[in-house]
Amino acid sequence: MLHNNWFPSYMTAYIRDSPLRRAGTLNAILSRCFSFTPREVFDRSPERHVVTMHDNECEALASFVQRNSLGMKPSKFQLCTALNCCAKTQNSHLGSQIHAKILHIGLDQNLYINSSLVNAYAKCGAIVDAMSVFNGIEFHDTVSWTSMISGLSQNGQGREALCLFKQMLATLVRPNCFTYVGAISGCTEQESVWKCGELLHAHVIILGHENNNFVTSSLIDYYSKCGKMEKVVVLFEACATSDPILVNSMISAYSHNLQGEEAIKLFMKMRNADASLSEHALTSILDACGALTVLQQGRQVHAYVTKVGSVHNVFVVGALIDMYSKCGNIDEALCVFNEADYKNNILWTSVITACAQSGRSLEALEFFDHLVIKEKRFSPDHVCFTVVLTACNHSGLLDKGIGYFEKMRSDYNLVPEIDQYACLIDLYARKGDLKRGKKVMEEMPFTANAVMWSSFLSCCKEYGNVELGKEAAYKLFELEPHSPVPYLILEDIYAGAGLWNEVLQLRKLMNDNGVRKCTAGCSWVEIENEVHVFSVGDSSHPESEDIHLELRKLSLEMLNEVHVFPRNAPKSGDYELMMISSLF
DNA sequence: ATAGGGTTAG
Repeated sequence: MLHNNWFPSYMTAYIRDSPLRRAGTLNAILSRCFSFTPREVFDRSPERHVVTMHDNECEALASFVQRNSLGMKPSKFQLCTALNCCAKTQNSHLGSQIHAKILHIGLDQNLYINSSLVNAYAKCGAIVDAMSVFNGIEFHDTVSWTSMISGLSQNGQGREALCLFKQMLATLVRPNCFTYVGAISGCTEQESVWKCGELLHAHVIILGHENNNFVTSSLIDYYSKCGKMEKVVVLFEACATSDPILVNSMISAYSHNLQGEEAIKLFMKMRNADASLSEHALTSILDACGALTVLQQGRQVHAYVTKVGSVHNVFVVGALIDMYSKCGNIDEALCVFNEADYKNNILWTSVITACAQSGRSLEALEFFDHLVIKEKRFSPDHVCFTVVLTACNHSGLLDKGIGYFEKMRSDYNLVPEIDQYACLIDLYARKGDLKRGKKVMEEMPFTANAVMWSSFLSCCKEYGNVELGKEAAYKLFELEPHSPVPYLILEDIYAGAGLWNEVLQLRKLMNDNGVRKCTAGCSWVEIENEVHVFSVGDSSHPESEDIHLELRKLSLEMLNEVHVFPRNAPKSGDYELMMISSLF
């Protein structure tokens, strides 16, 4: 039987697709040589390996394991190669087994092996382990520094990566272009280190690495993430060669900066030139098509996807479903889904979402009932339940929704998270069972946030419940002291109940608290007919108004450039950063 | 024989 359910999924895929159909042998090899249980292997193997199969790496690892099982002592070269494969397949468990082996045979002082170990741990996200290996190295070289710096960057610790880079500069070991790639990608992680990127760019120019495509690609990514598309374009145009990866980075950059049209243009150009496009780029371009709701272009990309065989990539399939769904073409979305040769939880949830969002909530629920409950085709997770509960809410199936919530725990062993609780509270409240809703809000293991209280308050208004409405509104006065909304809704509730005295008192309170009926809206700075800052004012942000004022003042003084925020509207916490970043 | 570019779908 090939599908031993404990197998790491990439191994299963490897075996399924490999001429070496030797699951039984591999099974035996794995359990004989390593101390982990089969279940652990399975649990630690990210599902994506089914998708991005690393055939060569898997084969190399399998033969490494086999040699090991025959009692052959691995050479340091073999160990390096094996660790490299672990890094590529993110097999941290095998990686630490190999680490144990290294310690056992006393190769733990070898710089090559240690650099590989740092890399393998970092690629698997085990940054603490990577760091401890790194710290154990007595004499570092450029490679060991680079491994650690890149590892930190890739694990969302850009600030730490830059600190380490700084430490490296204080030694006699010099960074090379590899090191700069790692350091530059560290600058995109945290806003507080954004300006370091430009400094590193200057280094790169001085040291003459600017013609290195890897460095350029990391710079494109960096500038794209801080919204400096003009610099991105300059960098891209300065490239003599059209490296497909640079083109892919560029398509992603356009797409993430809401310049979908440019992204599509570049895609067309590449397609006509028969240049290869990565699957990352294809998902980006589909994202752009969805955002622009351009179905025709989306279909053209779909045709290309079919032509190059990327329909087998689950990310591309997901992006296709999402694109068709955003373009309002639910039937094509379903068609893509039905034809997908591999379906995971995310795809199932995608189609259910697509149905629910196109106003076909009932169909979405039928789909769910049929596939999940009846046929047990997939096991739903938290996100899936959020979609289902939201669909119930939209279609007024309140009791059914409450039933699904119960099922989560009883049938699927899922502990509800705050999102699902929010849905449940909404279901009760919309049903008119405000008491029950409030009880859930108080008893759940999370603290209710402003969104939950706001929605609850609206239901209180709906049912004219003065007592609970007042409670919810006062809660919101604390949570969102600058927002006029809860005052206005409560005023409505009072007025509806004919409590005119309370209305007057409330108006006074609003005035005393300095809350005005203004909408936060957008802040922007206009320089030379160009709008340079978009900031969605969040009225719940305590300093929202002050910051608006500051921004306006700044716009009057001078600003060479201010960031245009990519993709998502900035969150409240971004204000400070905008203030800072606009000063540079 | 060791290190490098994006991290994409609900």
